[in-house]
Amino acid sequence: MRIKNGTPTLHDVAFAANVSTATVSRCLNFPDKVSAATRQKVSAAISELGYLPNFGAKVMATNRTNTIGAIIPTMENAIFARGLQAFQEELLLHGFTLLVASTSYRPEIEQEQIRALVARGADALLLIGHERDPEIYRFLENQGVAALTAWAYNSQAERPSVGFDNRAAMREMAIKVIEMGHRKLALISAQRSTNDRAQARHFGILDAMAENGLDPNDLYMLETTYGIEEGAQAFKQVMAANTGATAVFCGNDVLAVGALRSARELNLNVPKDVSIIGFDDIELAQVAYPALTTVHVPHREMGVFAAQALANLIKEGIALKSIPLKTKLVFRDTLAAVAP
Amino acid sequence: MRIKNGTPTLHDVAFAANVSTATVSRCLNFPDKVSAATRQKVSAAISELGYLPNFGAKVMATNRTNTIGAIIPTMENAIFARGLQAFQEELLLHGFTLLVASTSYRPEIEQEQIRALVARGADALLLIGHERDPEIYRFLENQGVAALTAWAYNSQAERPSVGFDNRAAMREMAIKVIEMGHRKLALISAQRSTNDRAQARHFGILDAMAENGLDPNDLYMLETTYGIEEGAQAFKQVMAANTGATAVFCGNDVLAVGALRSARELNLNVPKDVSIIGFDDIELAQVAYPALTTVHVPHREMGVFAAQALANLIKEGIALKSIPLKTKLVFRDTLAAVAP
DNA sequence: TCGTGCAATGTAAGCGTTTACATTGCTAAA
DNA sequence: TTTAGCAATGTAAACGCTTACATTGCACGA
Repeated sequence: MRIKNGTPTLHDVAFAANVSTATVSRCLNFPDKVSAATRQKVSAAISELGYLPNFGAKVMATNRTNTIGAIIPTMENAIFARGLQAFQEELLLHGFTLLVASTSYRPEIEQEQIRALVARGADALLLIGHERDPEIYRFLENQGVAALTAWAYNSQAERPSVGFDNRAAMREMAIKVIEMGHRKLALISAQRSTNDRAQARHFGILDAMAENGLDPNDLYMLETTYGIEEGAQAFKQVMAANTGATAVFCGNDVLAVGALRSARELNLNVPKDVSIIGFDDIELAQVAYPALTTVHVPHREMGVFAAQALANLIKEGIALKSIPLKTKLVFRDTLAAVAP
Repeated sequence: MRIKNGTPTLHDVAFAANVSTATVSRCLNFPDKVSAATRQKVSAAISELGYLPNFGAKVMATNRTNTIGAIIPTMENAIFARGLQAFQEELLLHGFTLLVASTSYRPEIEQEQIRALVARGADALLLIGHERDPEIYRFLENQGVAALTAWAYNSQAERPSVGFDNRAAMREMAIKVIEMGHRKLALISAQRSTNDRAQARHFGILDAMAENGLDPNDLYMLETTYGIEEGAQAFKQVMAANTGATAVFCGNDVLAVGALRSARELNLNVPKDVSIIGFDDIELAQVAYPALTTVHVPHREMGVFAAQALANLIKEGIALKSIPLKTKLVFRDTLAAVAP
């Protein structure tokens, strides 16, 4: 009967069901605006023809893609993978699809990626950390694309974010460490210049030292890039520097696990000779031997809340607001009181 | 001068640059089809107006989204996160954006997700494993959406895939294990009914046993879901079953790491009392103590090749073809010869 | 000087939805 | 019986791009 080739369109369905295109469209988008009988006819036609709405046309007509973009440093880092997974799952519940881009921790790339995702029609964006060129926020505003920041919370920040206070969390941990008698501290940090979370964690330690009568200048600090190997190298440097550090903070668990390996290679007993502290509490932390003392971050929760906030914004117009999340110190086996 | 509100369109740019819309479009898409002077005028107009092409209109006109979808079990599993990251990076190089969906290992959900990504305009799809309802392949064909399969390679499979032979890899490892004197083997497997990789790995062990004069029926096998805790539980069951197993294979490193923990809790020395073998070679494997003997899988390579194949298909029309990748046995500290 | 051919540009149709507005026909109150 | 009101449906414009085809104008050979 039908002569047409190609994929069926709304018109084809309308023709087959003997109704107008408007009715078919309504059937699909507002089923209760249509009589049961019509709905019936239309569904029959749809499944018979194997009709699937054309995405581009829909986007053009509604100016919506039902797609939300996320730009993270890398999925290879478990903390982002975990959060992103939760984010995606929650998004799905609200009828959105996830568009992913990554920056490999390079801020120039982030800018590009933001533009790319906006150009790809993302209805909103999830970004990591606060720090970025104000121009990019202006761009997003112009394009009418909302952005929510995650993995960092800062009460001073003017932009909405869902995350935790890196500085306060690290400060809390450092206070415990100092209470246990540690006086000489070291920090193996991620690159702070491009990473406001790393910066905040550093400040957290400094805060704790100042509050407890230690000179913040005495913190032996060392920056390195992300990776087990990098953490291992850095730890050797710390030990070689002979600062007498009895506790080595690490900017994240991956670095800490590297440090742990080096300690073993140097025949240092952890935590007897030296304590090692991580951050994030990813799987690695519990698997490491000895199991890592670290700061637990609710990555999944963060993803879920972020998705909810964004979905509510787009569907209901509910404005984004910041959601502070709690971290928790996890004491396992790599931190001990310093010998008297 | 301009009265118009809203975001600028091609027309606005054309008007500002005093050329036709066609010329502007050409400037954007085929710059060398346009004179330098015109290109100049147009770019000026574009940046002055802050013009960004409308995604929906573009999609509608070209019938392309330049978006590729991937459907994986979960990003929380490092093997997928790693591959996906590489996939995304390579995709970016070719001008594509990545759309991500996940199934949590539930095949019913996969079907939904495939439809969702197609409806969302994915130009092509990356899927995990071969096993799925043939109807879904028909659907993809009808919609003109190509699908490439990854994380599994099977010379018998009729569909293109980039991956490795799970069965052969596990067989190779099992042969080594048997050569080292192990006669009583056990396997802690992932759910095989919904996971053809798990199935293949199981068969690989059976192959090796049969070839080496062991009765495949003697393999003590136990299925569990993905997770460290699950691996730990399963290992305790294996030991409780009193089968005298001296080597415990695990379907993946995560299970193996759980097993390792249980072994420690049971005061079993690994590898003296019992050997534990993983699969995948994710970070966990080297961090575990003792470091895990496992099968290395080139996850990143897989992602890169998959992206290239898909990009070539879409941009150049080069047909997909299967790409077999090599695995490698990695001997670390959890496998030892059985005491004579 | 005239044509020819080609590079550069313009014109306008078409892509497949959604949705404001118009129309129809029925119910139910007066 | 009349008619106001409403539910169901139809009509057609609009969304902003790409691209086939038409047009222009210039360089160059004869």
